[in-house]
Amino acid sequence: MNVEDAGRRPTIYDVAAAAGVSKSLVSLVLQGSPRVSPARRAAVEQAIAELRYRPSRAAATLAGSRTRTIGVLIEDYRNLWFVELLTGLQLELAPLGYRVAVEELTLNASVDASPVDGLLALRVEGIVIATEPTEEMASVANIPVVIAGSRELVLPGADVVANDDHLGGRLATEHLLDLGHRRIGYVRTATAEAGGDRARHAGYASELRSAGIEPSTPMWWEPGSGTIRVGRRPMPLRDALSGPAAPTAVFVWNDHGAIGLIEACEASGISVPRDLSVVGFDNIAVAALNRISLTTVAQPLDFQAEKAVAMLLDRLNGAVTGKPRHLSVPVELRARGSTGPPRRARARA
Amino acid sequence: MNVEDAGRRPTIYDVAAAAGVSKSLVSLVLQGSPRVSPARRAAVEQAIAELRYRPSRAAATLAGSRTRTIGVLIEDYRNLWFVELLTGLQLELAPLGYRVAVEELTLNASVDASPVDGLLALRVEGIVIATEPTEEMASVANIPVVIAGSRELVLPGADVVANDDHLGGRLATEHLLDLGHRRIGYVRTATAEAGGDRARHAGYASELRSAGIEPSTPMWWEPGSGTIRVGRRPMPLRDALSGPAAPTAVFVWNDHGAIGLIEACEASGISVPRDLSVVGFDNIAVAALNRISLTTVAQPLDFQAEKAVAMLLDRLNGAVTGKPRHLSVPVELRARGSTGPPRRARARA
DNA sequence: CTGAAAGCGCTTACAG
DNA sequence: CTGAAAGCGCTTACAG
Repeated sequence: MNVEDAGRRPTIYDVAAAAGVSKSLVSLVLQGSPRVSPARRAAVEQAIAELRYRPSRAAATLAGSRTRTIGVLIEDYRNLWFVELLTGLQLELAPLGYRVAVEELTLNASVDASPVDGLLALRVEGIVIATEPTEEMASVANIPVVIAGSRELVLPGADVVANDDHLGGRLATEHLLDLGHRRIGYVRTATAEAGGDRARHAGYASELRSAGIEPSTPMWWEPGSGTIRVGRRPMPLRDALSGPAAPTAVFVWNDHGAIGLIEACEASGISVPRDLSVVGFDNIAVAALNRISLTTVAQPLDFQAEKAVAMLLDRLNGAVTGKPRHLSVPVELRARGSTGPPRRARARA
Repeated sequence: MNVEDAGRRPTIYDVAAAAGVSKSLVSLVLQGSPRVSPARRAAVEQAIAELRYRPSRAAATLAGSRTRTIGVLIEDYRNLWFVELLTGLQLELAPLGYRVAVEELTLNASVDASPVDGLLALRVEGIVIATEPTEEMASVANIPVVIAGSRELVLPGADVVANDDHLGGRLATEHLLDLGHRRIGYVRTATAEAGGDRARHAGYASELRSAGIEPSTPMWWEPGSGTIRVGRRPMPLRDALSGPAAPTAVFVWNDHGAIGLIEACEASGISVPRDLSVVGFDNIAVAALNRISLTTVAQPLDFQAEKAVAMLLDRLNGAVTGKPRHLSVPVELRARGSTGPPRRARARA
């Protein structure tokens, strides 16, 4: 029927032959160059359509210098935080003609040697690391890299854009203090990322101390579990989170954990917010559902995405060189239904 | 410090020179060929490590025949249905050494000419279409294509794997009938996909008819809205979903819509399931939260992913040729808290 | 087990 | 505005 059916994909050569021009001209048309006469352009476009020609990105990448692709490293598509950041990055990048190549760590691990290898093999022009960076990733250093969302391990030469986790921890704690809570716990979960978790905890602790309260030992909870570790000791949720000496409120390092904990508490007969107030961090979409109504700290992910792209572009254009920049973006408290004043009865006063 | 710092990426040539072997040998080592002596292999591997050499996928793709990449077309990363299917596909494909290239329609539209163009330019070996297929996509015909999740528009030559939507509609309706409901509505939303929605509705209608009940006009709801269209007429939720003649239960075409509708109903003073039972479809992760507890129809997405990959591989290996195959995978009802018996009071009996 | 050579499908100066 | 030529970094037969 046509060239394709002959078993071979049409190439720029076939197009040139069909249009009666040279290879180079076809290439110019493909790139939308203005220095092509309308008549020839039309001929080439018609040939492209007839042959159902699709340029090979591999050849273009190999021959040309630019791939117009930015690599993004994420941990897991199932985590809404990454997805929302990714969405923001795409919205910023698409109008600039850049495509995004996503490398997911959790599920792609077996295919590539190292997390960044797959991206480097694609010859991406820059990389956004949206996971907790590891030493391994340091080998990326010869293309621009921006780390989004984490501030802990700083790779040499990488710009950083992260939300102000410390401020977030303070805001969450301040909110609980304002409601009248005095015994306020901090909960981390299995998926806690070193950097974010640490800074949020530091903000929490500093806010408590300015109120003259000594923070208690952080708790560690495995989502789904009916027990929680206080320091080293595993305790049933009921014992750890209700009773006269227990906290009347907890700040959980992220929303996933907070929502899970609320579910587990209610399964253990601890009502939220009546018996226990819970604050999360991230403001993922479900947190806003009435049925969930989680008080949380919102990160402006679109703003973070915007900044990450700007930093990358500055390096790509050469507009900025030299020392890595570190940008902190503000966060905001979203007070919802999972927090309320402590129960008087609980104080046994 | 090393070759990289000279500004040029190291190539297979640099590696060959450093290891004192030919280009071809390096290539063989990269591909893990067994016909390389251990000594030379070690020399090459050391050179690779020292030079921090990363092969160019573009060159490999261009020179070789196989890209070992499967393209996946999804609508939106923010929709959990796609993400769960994608996860399943990756889990199947990674052990086989295939990588997945994802093309997202919603956000990538501006970069590529047509949805499949980006994928074809990558020279993917096969494509999984996880969105509602369009005529446009028919041009993919010369590589294996499997359509996942939809059965409506069948592209020439494409295999299809879809859940049994008709059965799902029947199960949802049967559940409501068993609870004692007789006035059962069907709700579609703005994002309803022609295929799935139609089959679910057909299942719903046939189940009602076997119970001797004539289905009423489907309703159309814009998520977030306080009104709902019954046929052509917009009505406040209160009027449409409570009152003596209103349905006592609704089957919403998918979970996103169902959860949104529950929220909107409760905002309008209609309590679920006391005043209205709601069934969804998909069994997305949030549906299982106690606070949500949505009765829904579960699709075995991992099973669907497995089948999609198997079908693709059969075509790639040439194990299967000829007519497209259509596979239906079963679905299951998950009864939860959003459904209950109708209120006697509502019947005004 | 190893090397020299051709070629994959483009882009990019370089001439005209 | 257009064409001929070189080359991007690999893989793959083909010899040895």
